[in-house]
Amino acid sequence: MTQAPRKSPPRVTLEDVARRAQTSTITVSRALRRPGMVSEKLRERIAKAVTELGYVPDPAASALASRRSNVIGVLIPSVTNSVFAEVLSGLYDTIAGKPFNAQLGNTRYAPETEDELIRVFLSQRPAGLVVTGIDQSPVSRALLAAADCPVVQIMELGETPTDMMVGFSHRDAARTATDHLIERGYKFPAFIGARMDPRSERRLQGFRDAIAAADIAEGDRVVTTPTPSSVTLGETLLAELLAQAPETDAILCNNDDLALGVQFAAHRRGIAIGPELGLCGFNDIEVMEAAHPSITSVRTFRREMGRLAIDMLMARIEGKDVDENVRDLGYALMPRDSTMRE
Amino acid sequence: MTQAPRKSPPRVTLEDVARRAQTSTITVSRALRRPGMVSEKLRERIAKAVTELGYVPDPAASALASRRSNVIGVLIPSVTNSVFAEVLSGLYDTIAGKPFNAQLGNTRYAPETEDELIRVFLSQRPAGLVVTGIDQSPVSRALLAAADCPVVQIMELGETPTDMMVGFSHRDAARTATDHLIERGYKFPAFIGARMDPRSERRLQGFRDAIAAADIAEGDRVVTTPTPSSVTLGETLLAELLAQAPETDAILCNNDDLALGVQFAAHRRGIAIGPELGLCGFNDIEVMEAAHPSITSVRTFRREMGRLAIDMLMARIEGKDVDENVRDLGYALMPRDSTMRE
DNA sequence: CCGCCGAATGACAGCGCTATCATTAGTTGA
DNA sequence: TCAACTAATGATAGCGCTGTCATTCGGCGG
Repeated sequence: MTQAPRKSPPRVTLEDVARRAQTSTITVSRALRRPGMVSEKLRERIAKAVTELGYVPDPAASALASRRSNVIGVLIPSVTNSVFAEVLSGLYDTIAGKPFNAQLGNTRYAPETEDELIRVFLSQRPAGLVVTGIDQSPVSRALLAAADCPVVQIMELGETPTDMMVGFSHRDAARTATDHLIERGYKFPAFIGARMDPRSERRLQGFRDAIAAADIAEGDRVVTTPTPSSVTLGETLLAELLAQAPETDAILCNNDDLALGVQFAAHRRGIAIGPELGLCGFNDIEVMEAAHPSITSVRTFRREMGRLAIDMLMARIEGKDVDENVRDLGYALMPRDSTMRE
Repeated sequence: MTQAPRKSPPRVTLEDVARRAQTSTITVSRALRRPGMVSEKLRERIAKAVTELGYVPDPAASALASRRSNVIGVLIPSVTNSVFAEVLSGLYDTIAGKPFNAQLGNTRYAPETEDELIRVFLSQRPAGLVVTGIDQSPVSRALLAAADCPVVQIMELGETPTDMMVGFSHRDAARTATDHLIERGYKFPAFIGARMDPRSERRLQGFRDAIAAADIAEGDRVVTTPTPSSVTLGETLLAELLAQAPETDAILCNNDDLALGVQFAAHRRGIAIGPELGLCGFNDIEVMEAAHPSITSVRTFRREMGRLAIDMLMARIEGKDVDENVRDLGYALMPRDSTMRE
């Protein structure tokens, strides 16, 4: 199979438009970017020429001349994790139609990769940056602090925002979930967690806050692993947990995948989820409600987080003073069958 | 809260590097892009200067001068759909470390959005383009045909590739799955489908191929909806199906989410998945194997698809002649408990 | 020992836009 | 009526690279 050489279609430039509209390139440029600065008559003539010629601006030239690209860099630790996928979805929905382009960077939970990606993004003079979490490496932190664009940290909250933040307290959320288990009468709550990233660690912390406050001993009821989370892993971790702490009568899972896996495994073992074993997930993905029995979880507002991150960036790009630069989205406990004792 | 004005850090340019390495900018540029053209001594001096100064090339300037950006445009219909998320994951993993940037476009299943996004991408003079499916609008088709960059269509196969293709036959895959149901002894197989996009339609076609070949009447056993797929929707569609076709004894679901929903709903109704109701999903996401009972599905190679799409683009960008410009990744039936009659 | 050749290096223009300043036209108040 | 403004438009000079030539240099055959 021969590859047909592809010929570049002739590019329509600002100059072409200017010629057709009988004006200068700079005026066309202005008409496109700040229409208010150009008289209506001229603006219309230009609009007509743009349509007729099918002019589309060259972002590279624009970026070079203005020292500012239309790229919004987005750094997330995982593309496949549905939690981040939903943040992305909100983010892409919000950016759609705006003259900006989200560019995704996948850090794969590796700080060095994150450092590198931030450097790459910054080399593009981005319009804004979205980074996940608050535990950037010192290198990343320095790069972000020196960046001459707005930056939003998402997913978590912290005392020292680089610039802006939108998220919620994982610790408080896990604490609330654990309190719920205790209130429901479970005596020996356990915690299982996969992929113990900083957010997971904070959830574990919240779990510990709750049992300490209730004067419950932790025993051997915390099982964690750095392995990436999966449904199957829920089964494995349950086995491990029950082997080392048979007294366990309720489990807070680090995330919903694990919870689902625990539920399937419990079915297999003939353990009744709810009456015999309380079960609570984290994030409240759609399947939690649909499952049978339905599974209690802590709802987090992931799409909203993506949406707000872009809104905050836009506000700053447009020069508005953002009054709140840290937004707490909170969370919501969704009690369901899996934490009903009868 | 006042926004501290952020000062732009001084940019390190090729010229700075050239000065330090005591050579010219063009030589530095060459040393970076085609090291073979520069003598080793000079190359080392340049490498040293680059490191010491922390030089990072400006992609906008490079794109402008070379009329070719390092952007690889990727168009998918949904960010949240885990199937596409996995394709993306393979794609990002493969592109990582290469001097290219994937830029994602979310068409949301709307052809007009797709047209627009292709236009936007082309305005960046991309290094390559990845588009989902083979049912582009005439406008998109024309744009892609005239594009002066390699293009890969993913997810499906078709007779008339725009340029390159990597995918599998949804029709054959669904046919195989339905044959499996029939072989297992189910007499009244049904099909339920959500979000009936072109790929779903082809799966339905494959289902019909199989029952026609087995001389089974379709009856009222096909229920579809344009609504986006979800686990909950599986429950709804099952109810609808059983209401209009109570004889149903097996179901091929358009995708795994629906299958999971059907399974939960069956539990709720006291229907035994497997013996009473055969169930088969599509794609084989991780939870299928972990579910209890485990759910039969057709495995598709999504990460691989992303990987190959990039590999094919890279080969073409590097000027290699791609011998196969259409790659069939096939599929694999994964028989499990949900299609065991006893 | 000279001219020729390929490999290595360099000079220069320009990619398509926008920041900046200059200019012109139109307005206003004393 | 005219200086002093504001609004609208334009001329110019790059932004930081790379394509395209031109130049340099050492090696080598005749």
